[in-house]
Amino acid sequence: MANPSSFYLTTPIFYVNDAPHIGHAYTEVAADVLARWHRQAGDDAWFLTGTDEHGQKILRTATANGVAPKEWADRLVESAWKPLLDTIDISNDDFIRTTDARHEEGVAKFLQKLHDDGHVYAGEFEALYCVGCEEFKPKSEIVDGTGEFAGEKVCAIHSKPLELLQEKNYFFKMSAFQDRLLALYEERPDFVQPASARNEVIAFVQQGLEDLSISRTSFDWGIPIPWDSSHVTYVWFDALLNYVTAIGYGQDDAEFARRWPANHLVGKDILRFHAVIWPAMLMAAGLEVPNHVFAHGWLLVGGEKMSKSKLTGIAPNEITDTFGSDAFRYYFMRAISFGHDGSFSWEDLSARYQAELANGFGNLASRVLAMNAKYFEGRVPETHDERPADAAIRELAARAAATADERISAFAIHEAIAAVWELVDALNGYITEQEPWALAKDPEQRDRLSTVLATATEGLRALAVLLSPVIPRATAKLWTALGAEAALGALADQPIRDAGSWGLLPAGTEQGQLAALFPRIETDTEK
RNA sequence: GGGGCAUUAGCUCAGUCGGUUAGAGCAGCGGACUCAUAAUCCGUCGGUCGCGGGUUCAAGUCCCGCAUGCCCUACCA
Repeated sequence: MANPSSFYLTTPIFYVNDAPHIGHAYTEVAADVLARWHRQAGDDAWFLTGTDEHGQKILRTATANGVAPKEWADRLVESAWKPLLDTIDISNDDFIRTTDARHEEGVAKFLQKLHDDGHVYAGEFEALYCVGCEEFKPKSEIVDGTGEFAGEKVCAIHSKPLELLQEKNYFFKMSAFQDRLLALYEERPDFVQPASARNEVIAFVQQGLEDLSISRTSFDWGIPIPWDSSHVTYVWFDALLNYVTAIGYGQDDAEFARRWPANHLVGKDILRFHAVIWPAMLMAAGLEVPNHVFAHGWLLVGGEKMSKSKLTGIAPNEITDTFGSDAFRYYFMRAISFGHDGSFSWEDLSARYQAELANGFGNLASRVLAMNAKYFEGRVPETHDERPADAAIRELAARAAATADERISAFAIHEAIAAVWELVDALNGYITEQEPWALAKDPEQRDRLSTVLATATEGLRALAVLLSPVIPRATAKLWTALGAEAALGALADQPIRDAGSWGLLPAGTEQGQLAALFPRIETDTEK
C-alpha cells in the first residue's frame, strides 16, 4: 500500500511526432495545478509526464529525415516537448521517455511476468494490410471502395483494395478480466471520472472484451519481446507501462511502494486504454489498479474540435507571447468545466483576462498596496477592533480555502478557482464600502483605517497562496511585494490548507513596489 | 448499426433528491465613487429551459419518441 498521503499524478505521454498545441498544454496545466495544490497541501505529491517514442510512424518519419529513430526522438523532445513544458511553467517531478533504459527494462520484466504467469499466448493476428502503406490498417483508415473497387474494403490513403494477411502475434488474455473490471467499476464508482466517461467504459466492457495483440513483427522500432526478439512490443502496451517504470517498477521496490497507485489524467479519446486495458494489465501482473482515471474534455474552437487540418490548431506560445503563461493557465482552468468539452475563443480569453485578471485580481493588489504605501509608509497595518464587515471577509477566506481544497480533491478545478474568486470579488466590494480613502482624511478614524487595510492585506496574502498553483508567476510577484517572502518564507512552501487562517502576515512587515500583475493589453489582440 | 454526452439569457456556462418567482459571469443600459491597471461598487434590461408526448399535486430535472451537434465503437491531448 502506498502512503495514505501519496498523490502520484500522471499525464499521457506525448507522442513525439505530434506538433504541440493547446490541447497538450491543457492537459499539462490541469495536472500541474493539481500537483502544485497537493504539494502545498502537504501531500507526498509526484507529478510525471514524458514522451512516447516507439512505433512505425516515428520510424518512418525519422527515416524520411535521414536519421536514426532515437536521434529523431531526441531532437523532438529537446526542440518541441521540453520547451512546451517551460512555456506554461509545468512543475513536473520527472520526465520519462519510452526509450529510457529504466523503461525498456521495466517493460521487459512486466512482459516476462505476464508470460510466466500464463497471461500471454502466441496466436494469429489477422488484419487488412495495405501494400502501399506497407502496414496493417486500423479500422479508422479503412473505407468502403467505390467504382471498380465497390464492395471491397480499401485504404483511406491509397484507395486500393486491402489484403487480408496473417501475422504471428503474442496476445494478452484481456478477455479473462472482463468480470473483474466490471466489478471494479461497480465497487469504485469514482474509479473512472467523470460519470459520463464511466458510463461509456462500462457499456464498452459489457459488450465483451477481446484479447489484445501485444506484439508486432513488421518493424523493429520498439521494445523487443523478452522471450522472442523477432517481435517488438505493441506501442500502447509499451506506453502505458511508463506509469510504473518511472517510479521504479522492478528496480526500486521502496520507491514503487511509496508512489503507486497513480491518478491518471487523460483526454477522453484515450480513456479506453487507461480505464480498460491498463487496469487489466495491472491485475494480470498482480499490481493494484490506479486510484482514479479522470478523462477531461476537448477544447473546441468555433464549435469544432481543433485540428491541424482544419487550421484551428493553436500553438501555446501564440497565447503566452501576448497574455503570458499565467493567463493561459488561468483561462483554461477557469473557463472550462473540467471533464467537459469547452470552447476556446480569442475574444473570451481577452475578455476574461481584462475583467478577471487585470481588473479583478491585479487591480485589487494594486489598490491595497498603494494605500498601504500612502497611509502606512509601506508597512502592513495593525488590526484593531473587528467589525462585522471585517469578520465576513475573514470567514469568507476560511470558507473559500476549505471549499477549494475539497473541490480540488474531486478534480473540479474550475469550481475550486471559482470558490477562491469569491474572495477577490468580496475584497473589491469591501474596500469600496469601507472607503479607506475617506477614513484617511479623518485622524479620529486612524485605527479603523488600519483595520480595513490590514484586513484587505491579509486577504491578498490568502489569495496569493490559494492562487499560486494556478498563476504561480503573478502570485510570486505579489508575495514579494507583500513582504511575505521575508516574513513567512517562500510562497511555494506555504501550507495551502492553512491559507484561510487569519493574521499570518505580521503588522509592520515592510512591503515593496508592485508592478501591474496583469497589465492591460491593447486592443489588437483579436485574431 | 450499437453506445455516451450535449441542447437553459446576445455570448460562455451553473442548476444537487422533482418543490416557491430558473441563476452567475461577460456584453448592454443607468447611477455612485476616486485608493487603484479609465479601475471598483450599486441598480437594471434580458429566458417558449431544442421539439412533441407521458408520469405527477408539482418537470429545466423522471420516462418515451424526434431533431441537431460532438465523441466512442480496439494505436491523435
